[in-house]
Amino acid sequence: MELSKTYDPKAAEERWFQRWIELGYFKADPRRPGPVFSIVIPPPNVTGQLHLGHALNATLHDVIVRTRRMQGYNTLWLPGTDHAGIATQNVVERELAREGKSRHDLGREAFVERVWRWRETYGGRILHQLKRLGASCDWSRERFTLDEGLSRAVVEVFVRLYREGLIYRGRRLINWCPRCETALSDLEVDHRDTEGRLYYIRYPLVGADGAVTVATTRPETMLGDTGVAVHPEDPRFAGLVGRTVTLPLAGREIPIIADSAVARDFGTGAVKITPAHDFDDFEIGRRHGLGEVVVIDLRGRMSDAAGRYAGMTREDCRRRVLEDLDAQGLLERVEPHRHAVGICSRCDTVVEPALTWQWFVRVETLARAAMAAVRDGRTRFRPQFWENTYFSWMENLQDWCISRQLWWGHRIPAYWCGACGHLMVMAEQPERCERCGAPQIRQEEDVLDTWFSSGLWPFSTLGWPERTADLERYYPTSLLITGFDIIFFWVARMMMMGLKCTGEVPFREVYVTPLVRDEMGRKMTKSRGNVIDPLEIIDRYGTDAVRFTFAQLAIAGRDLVLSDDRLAASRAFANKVWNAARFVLLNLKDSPAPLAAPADLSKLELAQRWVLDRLNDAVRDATAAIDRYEFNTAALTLYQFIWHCFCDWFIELCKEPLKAGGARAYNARWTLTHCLDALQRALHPFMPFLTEEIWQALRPYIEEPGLAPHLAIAAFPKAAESPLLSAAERVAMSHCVEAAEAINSLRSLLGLHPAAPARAFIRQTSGTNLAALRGGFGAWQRYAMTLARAERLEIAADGAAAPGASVTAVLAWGEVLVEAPENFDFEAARRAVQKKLAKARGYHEQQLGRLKNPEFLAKAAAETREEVESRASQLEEEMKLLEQQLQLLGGA
RNA sequence: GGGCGGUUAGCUCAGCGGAAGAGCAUCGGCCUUACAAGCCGGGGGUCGCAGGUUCGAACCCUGCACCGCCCA
Repeated sequence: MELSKTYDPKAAEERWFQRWIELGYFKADPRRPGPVFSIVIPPPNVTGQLHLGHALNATLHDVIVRTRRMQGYNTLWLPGTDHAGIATQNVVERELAREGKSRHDLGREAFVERVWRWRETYGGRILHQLKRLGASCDWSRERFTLDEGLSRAVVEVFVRLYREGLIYRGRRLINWCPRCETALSDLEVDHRDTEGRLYYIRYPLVGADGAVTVATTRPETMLGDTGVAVHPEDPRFAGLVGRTVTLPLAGREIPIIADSAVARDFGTGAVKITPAHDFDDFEIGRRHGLGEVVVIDLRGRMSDAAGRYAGMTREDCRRRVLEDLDAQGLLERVEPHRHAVGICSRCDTVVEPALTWQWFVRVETLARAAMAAVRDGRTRFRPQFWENTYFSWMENLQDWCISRQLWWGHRIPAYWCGACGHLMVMAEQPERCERCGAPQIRQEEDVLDTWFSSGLWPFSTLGWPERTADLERYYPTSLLITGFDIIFFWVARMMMMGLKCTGEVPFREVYVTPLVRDEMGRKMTKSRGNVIDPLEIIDRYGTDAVRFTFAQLAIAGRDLVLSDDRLAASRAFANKVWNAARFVLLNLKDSPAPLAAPADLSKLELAQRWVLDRLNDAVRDATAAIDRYEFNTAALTLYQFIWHCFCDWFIELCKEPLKAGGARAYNARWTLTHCLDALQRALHPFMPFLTEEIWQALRPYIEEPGLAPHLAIAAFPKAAESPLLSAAERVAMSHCVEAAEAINSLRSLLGLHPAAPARAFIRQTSGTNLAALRGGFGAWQRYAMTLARAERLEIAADGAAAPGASVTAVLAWGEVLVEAPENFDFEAARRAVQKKLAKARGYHEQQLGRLKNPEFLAKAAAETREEVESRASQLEEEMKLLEQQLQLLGGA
């Protein structure tokens, strides 16, 4: 099979993904033997579109999953989406709004029906996008948090936790989005720094002249004030605690209380207390038994309790309150003030603390268990420093508000008796009240936070609470890969739920991915408009190039900056691999297939054994790096070997034996085939399409019993134990490479045209063992000549005169000379030598300094000392030769 | 305010106790029949600043500055 001149990603991508799926390569089977590697995808939001974060995430998943699969693990990668309560409901509500309708027009049942229809149509989008990345999930196991099985798990957990007292219902202050009209958890509130104002308002003292001035950013809430608080040790207010003030506009009398939570340096040191509309005030209010007056309703309008302001929006009310205060001379002053405002992460509306009945999870014991699991290493974070983030969040956890006033989601399995008001929490709707027997039963209207069901994902997707074969085999999962922003949402909640429900951690390791930034180093956000669509770069560079770029840039613990340069470099690399394959295949055209391995690999010629040796190193290093999740190191190792060893040196070195024919050509072909095969396998997890495409063409020539039909399930290469090269041969090969490089450098200095042959000589330096040099030389002379396009390369005896006019390079083990053409201007050569000499002198100086230091001699390791000594003498030799040259060149 | 990262070549980043590295960009020479998405060669860095530990520091410690993020 012949390959086209450049790699065409599109063709390969379309060809192979479908085949892999059809052949069931990614399907997990718990009955299969082997060690397990299991991973569940952090389910993307069903309304989501693939962004670079997902793409990075999926790439890293796929690298590790494909590697493990090829290594023979029983591998499961389970995909799916979550139902994203608020986000999805919002999407469909917007759709309805365009039709001039609201969800209330449809009613709950019809609306939910409609959301399901939306999900059928668009819900698979992000998963299709993942497929374009080549994600080797077991797509037959795709799950959705609202699936029947997962919903059963949700009910089961809810009922269990309720019965254990870990879920309770309470009237508490929670974050409320007046636009979504639902409660939010703390994590669904973003904080945005806002230029606001600080208003100083005078509250007149009762029964005396004077007033207490309080400072507030939200004057409209004063209508709900039930107290004024000062710090107990604040001397400015010492005499006032226990007295009362008149609340302006409302006319109520409210007490002045002392509480150490008051910040003395904020405003005047006296603050108004509005327990029903501020979290801190809520706590203070409860401590001091202050009343809770609700003045803002759930749609963000002033309530009846706001008196003549009732019905106004929050904003209008603020204006009116300020005008009225000002008119009464109670508005002392206004200052600019920067402060954080809570906004709904889904719709950007300013959230309102609201006093409502909600359901909560009591997290204290759950969090303790989840922290213990990380502390004792049952689950490990990589990089480890993320554990700090995890712990600090866990330690400050408030009870988790899990009820949402939405229609889309898992409806809370709580039932009220219409007759006696009795509350029943149970898996199935009861026919009659368990207390009074009345048949009027009403289910709780609220649904659960999406994360409640997501928290069960690692085991609910495997069939829990049933003890299924999947659960037995694949749980706990091996690894979770996710962004740091998900540590709270997911990792923490899955840890708590996993431990509570199964008694085991949900995953043994957590790899925290870097955050993807744009070329300016900025976080990508929709509002900034700097979001890059992964599918667009896939179209431009090919999936494999995009994946390889991600892998290369995925340095744990650091941000990842994506740039066109990097992508282009990866595309060039893909093309390089492609062309290396073309070279090999071109030379296999007339070969037997398969190509039997030479009976004795130790009989292969030097370059062949050398490349196999280096291949071995590369495979071992790359595999070890993947095991440590150092994707960048693994990718770089393969890149360096393929480009700068296999292509730059070995392919070049094969050209001569290939031309020579016979056994030398056969061995070259076999070695090329073997390397290419191993490289496709090692590279496959990073670049699945390119490698499969190449490997299919190469496959007929590969000799392996029971060879896999596709690379996707072929065996991952294993590094061999026994070296194929002796130490002396390793040295000889490095001589070869260094000599060739030196000649090429001199060619360039001499301005020799690439096609012009060079005449070169090697002169031993005094420290070199001539016999050893000569012994190795025979094996590599021809190689160096090929690599340096030399028509002549000989070893001259020590001290032999340079043959004619020549330029010289000094190496650690010898001197390389290349004949200069007639009329060559030696000025450039002189400058080059002078520069080298200066550099050598500098280094020599350094070494000498160390050797003259008695403390160095006394304390440094013997090994280090010897190294420095030999380096110094080498440098001396080098300097001597360079000085000689300079003299010859007349530039001394 | 508390915490966590970062500061190394023009750019993006590796390296994290014994002569400063990669990719891209740049400069010079090449269409040498796998590859111009390429080949050969070259230039370019007091490794943020100041102290300290060490025979020896880009690397360890302390402080500072600046950038970014998280939490409040």
